[in-house]
Parts: sequence; structure tokens; C-alpha cells
Amino acid sequence: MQTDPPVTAAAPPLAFAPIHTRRAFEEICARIREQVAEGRLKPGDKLPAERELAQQLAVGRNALREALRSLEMAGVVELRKGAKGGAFIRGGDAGRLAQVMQDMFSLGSISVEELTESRVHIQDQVVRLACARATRADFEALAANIDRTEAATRDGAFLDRVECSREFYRLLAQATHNQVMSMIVASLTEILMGFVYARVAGGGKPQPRLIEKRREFLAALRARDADTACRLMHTHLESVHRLLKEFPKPLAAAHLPPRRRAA
Amino acid sequence: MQTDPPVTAAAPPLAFAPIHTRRAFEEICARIREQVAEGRLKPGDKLPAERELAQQLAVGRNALREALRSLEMAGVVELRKGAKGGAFIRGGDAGRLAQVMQDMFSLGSISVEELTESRVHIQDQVVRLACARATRADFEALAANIDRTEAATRDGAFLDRVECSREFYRLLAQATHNQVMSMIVASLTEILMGFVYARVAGGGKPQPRLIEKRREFLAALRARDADTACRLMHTHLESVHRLLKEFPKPLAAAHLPPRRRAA
DNA sequence: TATGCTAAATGGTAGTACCATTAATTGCAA
DNA sequence: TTGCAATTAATGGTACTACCATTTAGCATA
Repeated sequence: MQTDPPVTAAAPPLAFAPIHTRRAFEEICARIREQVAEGRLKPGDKLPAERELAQQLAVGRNALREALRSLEMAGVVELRKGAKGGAFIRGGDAGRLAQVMQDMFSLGSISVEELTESRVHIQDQVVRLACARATRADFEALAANIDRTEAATRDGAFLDRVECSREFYRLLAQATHNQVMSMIVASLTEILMGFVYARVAGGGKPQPRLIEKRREFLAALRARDADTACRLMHTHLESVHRLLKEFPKPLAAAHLPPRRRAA
Repeated sequence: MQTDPPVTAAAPPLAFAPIHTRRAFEEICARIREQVAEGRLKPGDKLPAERELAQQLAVGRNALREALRSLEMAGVVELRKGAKGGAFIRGGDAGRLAQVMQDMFSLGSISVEELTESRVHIQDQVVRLACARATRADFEALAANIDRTEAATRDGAFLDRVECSREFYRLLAQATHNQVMSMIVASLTEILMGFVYARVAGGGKPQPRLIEKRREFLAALRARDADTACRLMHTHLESVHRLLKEFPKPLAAAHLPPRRRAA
């Protein structure tokens, strides 16, 4: 990780912090983020047209575009082209978290072991929260998902089954009714499911008794039996992660196909 | 959240997925990310100069720069100017996670309640992990931090004390020796500490008995008594978060000053 | 009314020119 | 020869212009 060196004491405040000449686009980004944070810009609001805004800010259109581009990639704004187009403030994009995580992983900053370990621990809390809060709709969505998974298994459509699995974890996370938990676990799951996908695509034997395990888990969840549900999830994840650890390194690059974005 | 509508069944695959004309800079970003993921580009590597790379890719320098800018903001590359400058692949930037979280919060996608709740749960796991793995160096760093906190308290430097607190949570997370957990909890803590900072800056009365509580916690940690440590942390966080919830909404924009970046 | 064409707004891209910063090189002087 | 300063070259940062592509709205024609 590139953050801080193994600093033992952060005590003596540097007399001279490193100068970081702020580039135009950074200043622009900061100003827009500021207005967003202060609530002067809300989701749905439209920024002035590029040419006009560039003039207002007294910067070139290039610099402004780099700023907008950055904000777009950060999920803060959305750029629409054509008449009535422009830069619109978005509602935030949970997918960014996954992208950051994926980048960190690609760059070798975090390891599979760290991912699996955190996933196990966080998923644990997700299960407990879901156990306490899941609504009937949540249960039904999970049940329907398991049915789809069963169908995919019967058809031998193992890649579809992996897709179902991803959806399963998404639905479970959603049942916590806490978007932060949901986002975090989703970003971890996303990367690891990429491995599972690659493994299955490579002909690895699918997880046995998956359907039964899922049904058993759902039953515990419905019974609000957090301890049992956690135990089941825990052992399942351990078995899945065990397979990932013996996965050939070079295939680390395998990704899931991008999710279909619901407009 | 902007992700998926409350979809009940993701079953019927769309016959026509929405077309998403890929812009030049997206293609460039994707290609570079691809090479990073495949390991053909490693941290420290240098990309060709902008003018040259633009020619190789047969795109304008603008498009290329927008791509590089995006990757820079994502923490994937670092741009250095001057001779021997250029775009260098970085080792990942844990701070990006916090930025994403902050954006989501600013945009109103996630609430203080969701943040505090997830923080409590995840911090819980952090404490348990730290309890199991903290080294002597970790303990000493925490002890030194508490000493600094005590000094700041004695001097009435309450803002410094908030800084110390932030550092405390950072050190604790570091003691898990799992960077993923560490990053996640740091990003949550970052936002919430912003509130604490604003509160203290606004003259709010500081948390009483903080030092004693910290010392007690550290003792439990040293004794590897996870349950006690968790309980202590839990009650402390609850009391802190209780204060945040009755915090005036408009001040939600208050941020901590940017962290000094260790070069 | 419905259909298709036209025009205007706006983001996307290319290209050029120039500035600012940085590192290597050169050159002059001690 | 050594040391420091000026020069030069490489490279990102910015501005400006021109034009393309897409999208909406309005107009015209059947």
C-alpha cells in the first residue's frame, strides 16, 4: 500500500508540508465537490454548458473537461450529449467502490487472502443484520434466486449459476437495509466472484450441494437464527475461499463480464 | 442508491441491451487497466509520453489526457511533469476508498445512520482481528498515541485531540494486518471524524474520560481479551455516535482538513 | 395528424501553439 | 580539476480553434 510508511510516531508536525501546486482541474473539481457537499448542488441539477462554465471559471475548456471527466469517473456527475445535454449531478454510484477495490487488487496492493478474510468477517455482520431486518420481500427474493440457481444447475449452465450466486450475495446484502454494508460486501464479493467465474469457466468442478446449503441457510435466516445462519455462511465461504487460494496466480486478471446497468 | 431498481426477478434477459457508445478515453482507460490487471504493467513502470502514446493509439492528445486524468484520480497512475516525467503506474491508493465514500455521503446516497451502524459492526471485527494479531510494535504505537492524546487534553488542544483520535483508529486498524479491513474502516472513520472535528471546533464539550477509556481498551487488547475490548469499543462508539445523530444537519459539509500526505 | 427534414445546442475529438517545470548537459570560472 | 551557473531538451499543463456526432425541438410537407 502506498499510504503511510510504517510510521511509529506521527507526532512532530512537519514545519513545511510538501507543496503541491494545484492544477486547474483540481481546483475545479474541488469547487464543484464543495458545492455538492454544501448542498448547493443536488442530484439532478445541471451545470452550465462546458463552453460557458469554462468562461465563468476563466479556464480553458480542456481543463474544465478534465475536471468533469474526473467527477464523472467518480460517479459525481453524469455527462449527456446532444441538445439539452450537459453535466448533471448524480446520486452517487455504489459501483465505484468495487472499481477502487479492483484497482487496488490489480495493482497488487491487496491480496486474495486479505480479501477473503475481510469478506468472511464482514459477511458475518451482514448475515446478522439481515437476520434481524430482512423483510418478507427479501426472503422471497432470496428464495426465487435459489430457484433460479437450481434451474441453472439442472441445465448444467454453470456460468449462469455463478451469476445467480453473485445475485444471491447482492440480495442478502440488500436485506441488511444498510447501503454502506451492502456496498462494501458487494465490492469484495465482486472481485472474488470473478475468480469463481474464471474457475468455473475453466472447467473446475462446481460447488457440490450448493442448493441444499442455500436453502438451509435461508431457513435459518427466516427463523431469525443468526448464529446458525452465520455458521452456515462461514463454513460455505471457507470452502469456497479454500478453492480460490489454490487458484493459479496468472488468472488473477479474469474478470466477470460487466453487469448490465439498469438504466 | 443508483444501482438497481427494486427488481424482483432478474430473469428475462433483455433482447437488446442498451447501446453504450464507448468514448475514446474510456477505451484507453480500459486498455491500460487491462494491461495492469494482466501484470504487463506493474507499479513503477512508465507509460510513453503523452504525445507519443496519443500517436500510437491514434487519438488526440486531449482524449488521452482525459484517460490519464481519470486513471490518476483513480490512483492507478501518477503524472509527473518536467523532463523524465510522464505517467507512472502507482501501487494503489487507499485514500480513494474514502473519497468515494465521502462523495456518496455528500450526494445523500448514504446516511449518517448507515455510516455509524456499519462502522460499529466493522470496527467490531477490526478489534477482534487486532486482538488476535497485534504485535508489540502495534501496542506501543497505540500507547504512544494515547500519551499524545493525554498531552493534547492537558493543553486544552481539543482539535489536536481529534487528530489523535483519528490516528488512534488508524493504528488500531493497522494492527489487524489486513489492509482491506484497514482501508474500509478508515474510510468510514474519516467521514465520521469530520463530524467530531466540526463539533469540537464549534465548541462542543469533549468526550469525558477519553484517556481512561482508551487505556482500559488498550489493556484489554494487550490481554488479548477480545470480548472485553469489543464491549469497550462498542459502548464508546455508541456514545460518540449518539452525539453525532443530534448534530445539526447543515454542518454535514464540514470536513477534516486534508491529511498530510506522507510522500 | 403524422412523418420527415432542418436547425440549434452540446458533448467528443483533433490539432496547434505556448507555458511551466524538471533533469541533464554544457560551459565558464576559480 | 572542481564547482556552480546557464542552457537546453523533455514533458506535463493550459488555452484556443475548428469540426464532428448526437440529441432535442421546431418547422414543413404530405
